[in-house]
Amino acid sequence: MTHANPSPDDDALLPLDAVRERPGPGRAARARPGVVRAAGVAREQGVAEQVRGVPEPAAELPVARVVVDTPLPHLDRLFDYLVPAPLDAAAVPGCRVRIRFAGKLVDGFLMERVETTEHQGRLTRLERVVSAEPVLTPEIAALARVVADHYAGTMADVLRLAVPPRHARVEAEAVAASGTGTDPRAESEAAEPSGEPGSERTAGEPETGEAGPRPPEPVRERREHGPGEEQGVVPGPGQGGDSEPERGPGPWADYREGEAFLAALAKGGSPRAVWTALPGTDQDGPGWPRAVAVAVRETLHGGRGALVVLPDGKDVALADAALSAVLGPGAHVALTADLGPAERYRRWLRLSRGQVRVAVGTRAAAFAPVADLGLAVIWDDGDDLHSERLAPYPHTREVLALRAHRARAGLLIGGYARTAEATQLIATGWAGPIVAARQAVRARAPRVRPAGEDSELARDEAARAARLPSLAWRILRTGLESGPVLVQVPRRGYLPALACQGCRAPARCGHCGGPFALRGGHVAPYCRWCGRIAGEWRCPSCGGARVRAQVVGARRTAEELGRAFPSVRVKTSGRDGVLATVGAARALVVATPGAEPVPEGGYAAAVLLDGWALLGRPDLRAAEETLRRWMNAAALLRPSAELVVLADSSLPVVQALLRWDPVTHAERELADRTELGFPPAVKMATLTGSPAGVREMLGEVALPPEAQVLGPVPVASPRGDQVRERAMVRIARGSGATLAAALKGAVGVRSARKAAEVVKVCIDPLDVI
DNA sequence: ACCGTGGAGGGT
DNA sequence: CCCTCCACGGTC
Repeated sequence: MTHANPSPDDDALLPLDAVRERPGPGRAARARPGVVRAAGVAREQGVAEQVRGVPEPAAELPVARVVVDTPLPHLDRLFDYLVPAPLDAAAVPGCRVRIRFAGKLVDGFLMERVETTEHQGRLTRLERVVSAEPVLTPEIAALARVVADHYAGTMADVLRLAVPPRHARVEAEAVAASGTGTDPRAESEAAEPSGEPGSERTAGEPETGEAGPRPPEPVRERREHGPGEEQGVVPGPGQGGDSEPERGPGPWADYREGEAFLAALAKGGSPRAVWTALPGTDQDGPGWPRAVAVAVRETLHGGRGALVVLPDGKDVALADAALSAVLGPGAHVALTADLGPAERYRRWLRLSRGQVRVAVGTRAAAFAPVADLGLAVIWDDGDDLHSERLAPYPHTREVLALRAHRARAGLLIGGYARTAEATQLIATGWAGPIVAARQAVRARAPRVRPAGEDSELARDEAARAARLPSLAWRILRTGLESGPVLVQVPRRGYLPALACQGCRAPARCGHCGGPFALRGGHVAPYCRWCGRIAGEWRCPSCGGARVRAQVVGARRTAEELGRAFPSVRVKTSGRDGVLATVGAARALVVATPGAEPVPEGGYAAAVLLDGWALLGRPDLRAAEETLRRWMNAAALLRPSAELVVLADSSLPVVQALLRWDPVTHAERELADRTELGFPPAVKMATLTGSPAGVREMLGEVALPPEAQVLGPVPVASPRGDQVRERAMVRIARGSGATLAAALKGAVGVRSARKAAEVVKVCIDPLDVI
């Protein structure tokens, strides 16, 4: 930073009231290096003017363009403020400011300093520069803008996700550390051209002001400036040489396109790939974390930074460990929610200041300020944790795709299974596939055996009680002779959905199409959306009149399983209390999907009990999601270990698991959705709110003529009693930007008009029925 | 959201 | 002739 020992009462950090009390020449002399000005005199005058309430503006670039932190959609643009001379040095692009907006003091980010304003009328002055730390880099600012546009949201909402809250003490301590050299990593920073990240970084950044998001093109061209030209390859301490003796392809040797992908990263290219990872867990754990780390290493070798985003803390821990092993200590930072605000901000600052070039973390890390990004990785893009739950509900895959495209970085979408969305990226030619040879798949995949509903139950009394087929019981018992075994059970708290007894088609409400459920005590099923009781229900596909519950009580299954194997330790892992790992000792591990502990040396066997629950869900993604959860569990088995899935082998999804062929399944899924006009083949948006609000908005929104409106239909309300409805808007993929703009426009007009009924807009919603 | 403006209405 | 209250529209 600019000075060695900034104190909390640095004038740049304080409101002018405080400055007024202590106007000292010593303070005023601390100007930003590189901006030469005769500050002393002007500044003293400025302070004097302050006392009379008329600010003396900064001599150069006196206008600050500010993005204001307001939730109001119609105010989603930049506002101009006057930079008072005393704040001149601190008011750097990307810094946090406080401004008076509509009479209230609010937060904002200073986007740029300019000479003049378009605004007619007087400019208000910046009230305060919160800190001169340039936390909003031009790249992230531009990314937040395009993400907001893509999701019909506001830039301020996206920035709340992208930039962590400030922690003043951490900001100060880190400055002191890197300035005094007490930070063990400070030496690597000394190699950088400048101690001030803000000014240095802007040079290589893509233009921030370009119009709209470009459609992705299948480019694989080289970057304009070759690798290592500007800054040289700056390896972190401990990285390169000593800890990594040779740079082989490692796990990528198993994939046909693997080495080409690595080579493209190393020479500064922008390869984009959907990677279908090999299953199997052995002494070294699952293979994917190391593969990710090697791809990151190649990117660093090409002189650029990298970013890895994973669905949950368990996967972050795996990737974190692999990065430490491959890159050496201190070459990356891990960003997760459980760090607490101080440590999170501390690590985030190391990235933002260019002291570290690699970040790994959960979904908010998609916005981490990795400088000169060369590779973005998302693991398991089908996991709904990648979908942000705060407005405007961006998805990690989409954010990283937009970001990689803009930064001309590589993108790696990895997983055991494959989403229809990733398949679509391949279909359009924007990304290429990375798959292993069939022979390698056969060598690593488990041996899967289906046990349909009609299969024989175990003869053992306890196993019968747990509804275990004899095949499953035998395989678990055999597995338990050599190590831990896994039982995947449906998620706790899953409301049992109902299906036709005859053909197992999900039973839906005749009124609104919602799913039926059974409530404790009630005999008749009721609709979970509109609450109607299913009186005279008839299955639309086979005419049957009887329904069956899809789920056997989950927790009970776990308890009963324990009784079926009395001499074995039972460990559970689920929503509350996720177990990250289990040892190699014999144990029966009962886990819900996504919470399966990673076993040392791999599971010896597994049974997937939740097939009916997963497949019976009234959801567009039911089959894809089922295969994803099955494969994520099955990949934790030792190569060729035995696995039983309780589902009918005639189902395509069971076949895909048997053959370990997620690619064909995903291609078929995409083809089906294309035929039905479902996402990702088409663009979807939902409008949710009160019936009046949704109808009003549908009447106002200037939709393109080819847009198709479905509904509105009643939906379950989060807060019980009030009635809510949801409408869907469907349009061709290519018109996504037009649709988003139209919806944003309508939302803005409504908010400007202070329409009483707030309507929530969601683009690319996950829960399309 | 919140503030400032200005029109209408009633009181001075 | 002025004051106040509420509705409406802008927010640098």
